[in-house]
Amino acid sequence: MTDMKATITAVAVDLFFRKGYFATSMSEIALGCGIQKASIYYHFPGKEELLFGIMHATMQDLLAHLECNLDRATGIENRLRAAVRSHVRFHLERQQETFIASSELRGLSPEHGTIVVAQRDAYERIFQGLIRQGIDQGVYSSGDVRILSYAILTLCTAGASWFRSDGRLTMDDIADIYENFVLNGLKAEHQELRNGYVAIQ
Amino acid sequence: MTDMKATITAVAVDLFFRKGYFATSMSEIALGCGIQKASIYYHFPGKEELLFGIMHATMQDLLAHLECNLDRATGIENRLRAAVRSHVRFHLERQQETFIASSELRGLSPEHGTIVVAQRDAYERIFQGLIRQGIDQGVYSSGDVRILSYAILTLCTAGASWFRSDGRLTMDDIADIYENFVLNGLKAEHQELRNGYVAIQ
DNA sequence: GTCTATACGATGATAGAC
DNA sequence: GTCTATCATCGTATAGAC
Repeated sequence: MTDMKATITAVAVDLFFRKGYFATSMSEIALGCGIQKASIYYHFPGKEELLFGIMHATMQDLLAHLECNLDRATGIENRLRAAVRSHVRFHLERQQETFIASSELRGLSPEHGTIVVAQRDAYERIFQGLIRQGIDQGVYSSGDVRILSYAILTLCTAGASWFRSDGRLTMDDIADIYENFVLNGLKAEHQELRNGYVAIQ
Repeated sequence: MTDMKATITAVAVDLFFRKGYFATSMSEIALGCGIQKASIYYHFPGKEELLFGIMHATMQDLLAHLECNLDRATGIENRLRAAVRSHVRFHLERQQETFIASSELRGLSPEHGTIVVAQRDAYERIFQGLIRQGIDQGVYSSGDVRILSYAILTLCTAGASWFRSDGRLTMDDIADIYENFVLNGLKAEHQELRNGYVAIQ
C-alpha cells in the first residue's frame, strides 16, 4: 500500500513548500515518513535529486497540461485565454509543487538546473508565440513580447502564493479574475493613452 | 573610511540575493568583508538580525518612497499611476534588497517576521485604498480589491527579478510597460466582455 | 527495505587575547 | 575592533547488520 518512494516525495514537497529546500533537513523528511533518515538513501541518491525529481516532474506536467488545453482552442484570442486559464488552474491545483518549482532553482546542481531552465524556457516560448501572433494580427498592441510573457506568467504564478482552498474565492473565480486582467492588459484599444510611448519589439 | 557595519550589510545583501539566506554562511560574509567571521558578532548579535536589519530598512524606505510620490499626485487615476510607478522604480533601483525582502520572510524569527509582515500590510493597504477609490468613482471595474492589489504588486515586484541594468530596456521603459499594463487591466471598459462575472467585494 | 551506528565537514556562536 | 581558538550542534551521506 505505502509506496515509500512516493511518500518521501510527498513529505518533501510539503516541507520544501513550507520551510524551503535549504531549511529542510533529511531528518525532518524521514520523521514525516516514519522512517530513519538513512533509509531515504535507498530510494534517492541524495537530497538534491529529491528536489530535482519534484521540479522536473512538475515542469513536465505543466507543459503537458498547457498543450492539452491549447489543442482544444482555436483563434488567437481563445488560445491565449486558454493558455492563461491553464496556467492559473495548474498553479492553483498543484500549489506546493509549482511554488517549489518557481522558487528553489538555486538549490539544483548546475546540470539539473540547466535541464529545468530549459523546460521553463520551452514553456515560456509557447506564451511568447501566442502574444506575438496576437500582435501580428492586430488584436493586441505592440509591446516587448518577452517582458509581457514574464509579466503574465509571474502574475498568474503568484496567485498560487495567496490562494487558500478554504477562502472566499474558488479556483474558477480566481482564474476569471486573472484571465480578464491579463487580456485587458494586452488589449490594443487603451494602449495609446499615454504619451505616445511604444515599446520596442 | 570603511564603516564595517555598513560593509557587512552590503556584502550580506549581495550574498543573500545571489545564494539565498539559508545557503549563505557567516564565513562567506566575513570573507567578502576581509575579516574573520567572529568579528561580525561585534557588529551584529547574529545572522538573523542581519537579515532583519536589511528587510526592515528596505520596507521602511519603500513606504517612504511611496508616500513621497503620492504627495505630488492628485486625482485617483494619477495617484494610482504614481503609486505603480513608485513601486516599479524602487524595485528596479534597489533590486537586491527588494528581492530579499520579498523572498526571505521565512528566515526571520516569529517576532521579526510579525514586524516585517505588518510593514508589508501597511504598504499594501495604501494600494488597496487607491483601487477601492477608483472603483467607487467608477473609473475602474469592480473586482476583488485585495486580489487586484496582490496582482499589481507581485507583477511589478517580479520586474526586479529579470531587470538587467545593461539590458535593452531602461528603468523608464519598464516602468512605462507595467504602468500601462496595470492601468489597462483595471480599466472598466473591457471588463464586461466575459460571461457576466463580477467578483465579490 | 529498513535499521543502528558513525564518519566527517560545516555551521552559528562564544571566550578571551591583543 | 579584530584576532585565534574552540565549542556544541547539526548537516549530508555511508557501512554494514538484520
